[in-house]
Amino acid sequence: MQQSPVPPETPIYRRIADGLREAILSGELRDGDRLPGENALMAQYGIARATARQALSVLINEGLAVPRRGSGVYVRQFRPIRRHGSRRLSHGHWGRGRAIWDADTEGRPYTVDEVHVDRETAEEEIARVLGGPDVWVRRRRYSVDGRPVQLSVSYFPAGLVEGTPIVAEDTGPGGVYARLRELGSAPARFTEEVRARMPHPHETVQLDLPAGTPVIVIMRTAHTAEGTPVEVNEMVLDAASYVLQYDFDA
Amino acid sequence: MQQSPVPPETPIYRRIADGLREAILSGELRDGDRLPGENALMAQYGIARATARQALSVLINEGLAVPRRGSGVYVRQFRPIRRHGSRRLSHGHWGRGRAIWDADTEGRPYTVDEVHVDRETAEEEIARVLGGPDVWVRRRRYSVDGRPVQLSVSYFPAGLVEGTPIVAEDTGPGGVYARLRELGSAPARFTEEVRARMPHPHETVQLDLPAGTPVIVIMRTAHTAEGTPVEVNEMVLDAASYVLQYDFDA
DNA sequence: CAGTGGTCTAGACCACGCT
DNA sequence: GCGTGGTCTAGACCACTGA
Repeated sequence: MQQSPVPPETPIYRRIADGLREAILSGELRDGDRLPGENALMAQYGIARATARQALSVLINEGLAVPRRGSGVYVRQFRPIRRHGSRRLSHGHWGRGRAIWDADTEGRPYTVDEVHVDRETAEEEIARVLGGPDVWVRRRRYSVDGRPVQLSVSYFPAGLVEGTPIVAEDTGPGGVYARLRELGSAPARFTEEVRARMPHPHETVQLDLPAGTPVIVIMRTAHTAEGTPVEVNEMVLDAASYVLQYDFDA
Repeated sequence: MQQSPVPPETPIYRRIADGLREAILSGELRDGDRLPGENALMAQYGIARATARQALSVLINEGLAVPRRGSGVYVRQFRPIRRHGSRRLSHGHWGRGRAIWDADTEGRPYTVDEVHVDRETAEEEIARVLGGPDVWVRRRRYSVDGRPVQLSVSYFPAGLVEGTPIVAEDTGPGGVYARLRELGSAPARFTEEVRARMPHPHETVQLDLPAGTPVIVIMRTAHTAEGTPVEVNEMVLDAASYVLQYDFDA
């Protein structure tokens, strides 16, 4: 009653997963279509329930499918937001009284929820960059079309921003960069460090991420023209919701 | 013989995974340390084998642990390569007769294997950007410390590069960009589009990726000063091996 | 309320590693 | 050779969805 005497070169669950993946990538199954469920696979291939689940879990962990309780497993879609890096910042958008974030959704409205502003002691890396552990922290979450897509944590040197609108929930027109300019600390140069990894549990919850979805982590440091760092901004993006764009000269 | 009468708010396998994750993230378990195996978990928590496996699979799919057959499950490490985007290209490295890739490993030697140069018909998106489907394609794989870290596919308009060293395996000093300059098509502006996703099976094989490792995909388009696209380069990076850096002015 | 996915048990045989 | 993870079976109870 065990598997076939000669072990097939690839396990059954993988071959099933391969077939389903092929159907998805070839377009035979489209966005939102329903995949054959556990019972269907059991019947079709004569396998046990755990094996059918294993096949489906492959696609789920690859981010190609999403399970819905009591309903089925469905093909997942990819319709990203375009986030402009260098171009966006280099065309003076924030200088014209607009928040940077304006351009990022390219027409799609975004909302900010869960704004928190606190005075904290920064961890080592942040403290090293900002010249001390004494910081104000702005945490917020962005949503597009009602779905959370980004977590953002900004750190400012406490001595610089104390008593300014930067430590208020509403920073006023133009956002924190306009306020920094008024303080004589206008950001002039940016460094963005980008990596990708699987999300931590709290990120999975806050961004409502299905299995198989990586996050993109951007650490952005803003410097004045004199080279003084005035902000470190850690952004965690739902990788399935974003394309980053950087334009630059040779 | 089923689970406890009142369902615990979080499943057992999750609570076990949470505990192990905590131990990893807090540093209690360090890079390369061995996690408790399936048998250990079964004994410690009084659970069935499949449940212990499920707990471990959570960490493996999060990229925090790697299973080794016949040995155990181990804590995974993260020691990335720094890849410079805008800074690297804007400081004239390739203009001084060096390939762009020089700076990317910051001292660590890299190797190129599996170079393939072919004439092909490009897919729609590439053809649209390059002004036609007739292209030469350079495919290669890069390794650092003997481990593959990046796949790269470059597309060039056939009419531009036909008969030049660009269609040879060895492109000569300075690489393809020096050759393009000699053709009067020096790249002057770049656009990089960056996204992250879980790897496709062939990427998993070619980059030797453990489960739970996303890939970073960079689509880079090189334009001449006149704005003519002369190259589209699709790079697929092992996300656990890279940090991308972009520097730019406001 | 029938069907779906989520969790769990208690077994089995296998390939592989390390000693 | 023994322990490890990899694959698989045949059941079970549960929460949830949707007609």
